[in-house]
Amino acid sequence: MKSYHHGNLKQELIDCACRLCERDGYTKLSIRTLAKESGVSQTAPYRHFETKEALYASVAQDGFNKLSKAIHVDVDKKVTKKQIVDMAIKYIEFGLKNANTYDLMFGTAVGNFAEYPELLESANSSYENFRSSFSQLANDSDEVIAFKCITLWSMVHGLVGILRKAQVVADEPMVNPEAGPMSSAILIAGNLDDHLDKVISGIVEN
Amino acid sequence: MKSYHHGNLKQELIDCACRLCERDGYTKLSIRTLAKESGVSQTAPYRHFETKEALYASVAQDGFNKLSKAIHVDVDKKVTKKQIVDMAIKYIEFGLKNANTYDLMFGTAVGNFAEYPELLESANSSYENFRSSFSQLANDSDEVIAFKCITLWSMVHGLVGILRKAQVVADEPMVNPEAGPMSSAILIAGNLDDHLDKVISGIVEN
DNA sequence: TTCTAATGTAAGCAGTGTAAACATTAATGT
DNA sequence: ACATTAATGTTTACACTGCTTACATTAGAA
Repeated sequence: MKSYHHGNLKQELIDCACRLCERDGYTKLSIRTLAKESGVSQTAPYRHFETKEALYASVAQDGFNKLSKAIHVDVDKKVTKKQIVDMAIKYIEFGLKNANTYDLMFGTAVGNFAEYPELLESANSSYENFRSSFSQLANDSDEVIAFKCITLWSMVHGLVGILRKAQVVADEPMVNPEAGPMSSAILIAGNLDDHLDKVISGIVEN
Repeated sequence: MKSYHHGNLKQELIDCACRLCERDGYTKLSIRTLAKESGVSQTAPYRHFETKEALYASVAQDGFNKLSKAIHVDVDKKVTKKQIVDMAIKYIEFGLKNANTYDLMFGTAVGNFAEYPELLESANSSYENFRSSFSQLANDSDEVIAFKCITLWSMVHGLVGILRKAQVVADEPMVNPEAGPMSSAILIAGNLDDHLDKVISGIVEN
């Protein structure tokens, strides 16, 4: 005999939403199926999420938390360029492996992070990984650090987007540099380490 | 007395869809309102677009065509670094000014470009702007050109994404580098020219 | 123990994508 | 010129969606 109250519905909804969003893309997620999956009435989720966007915000927040874990490097000791390259690789891998969640984190499904303070904090905390790493790498001013951060971040963020398009379009991993952007992107995916090492060197040796 | 046949429905639907997508975001676009706007029954659009995704594909294609025009530089003469910086700026401006269309072009709403050959061609043709410019800049191999293209492309693409997030979150253009990624991004938006000049120099002088 | 706030349910509205059957007209072949 | 066919538009309907409102149950504070 199950009780009237679920007891842990909110967290179960979030977990379930994370799973379904990542598997099928957030577009396919409906509150009704989510409720059914948790064995609860169709409108029950609205007691915990005012709108669907609020649910998306929770999934995105979870994504940022996972991202932080994925790219974290120990900043007690001095940071090396290699560590930053590693961080970039981890970031890109995260974006490619959790593509659907990544959409939620950086797309427009959640319009204004400021409406979801916990999400905003998780997002900023992800950024902090870049900032603290760069601040341990050299004796730069805050401005220069911010500059380097944004440069690297937009670089890896852009690569995630481009590489994903490539994966969708290309049918085999063969490369012909004349065949357009998609195969060129794959060319880079094969040598991601070299690519990043080059570009990051350019950023670091400002 | 209006005739049973519209005469130019397909193009009118595309034009109208482009307008509405850019104004309200593609999420808000419904085939029914689109049909109503064109004074036609709600299922008429299906004679011209098998699915909603096919309609999105047309809007995205139009976006790539506009992007190509926006970033085009004359490649008859030799290309200078300044011209490439200009191209990057034009690209970013396009992405920011046509943000909703940009989502359609680079998001997941249109899953597989290969299913829409015209879209694929327009997308590749946009890329060709980068390729031909870099090929006139120096005497590089195809591989190096591709490398530089993707580096620049992912850079500007990433910047569009990051700057947009910043614009959404920040309430004023003030900047405090300690205040997280969003204000840092705005810091760069103010000095976009310098920023790009620096980074592109790093790419060009490979 | 009573009262209230939190959490669940039931029913229903307005809107969606799209399929199926039918109507009208433009294009085409003889 | 006329019959046939393909293209294009309409009607109706289904299954689904986010979300609102009114009501039911129960956990925890007074």
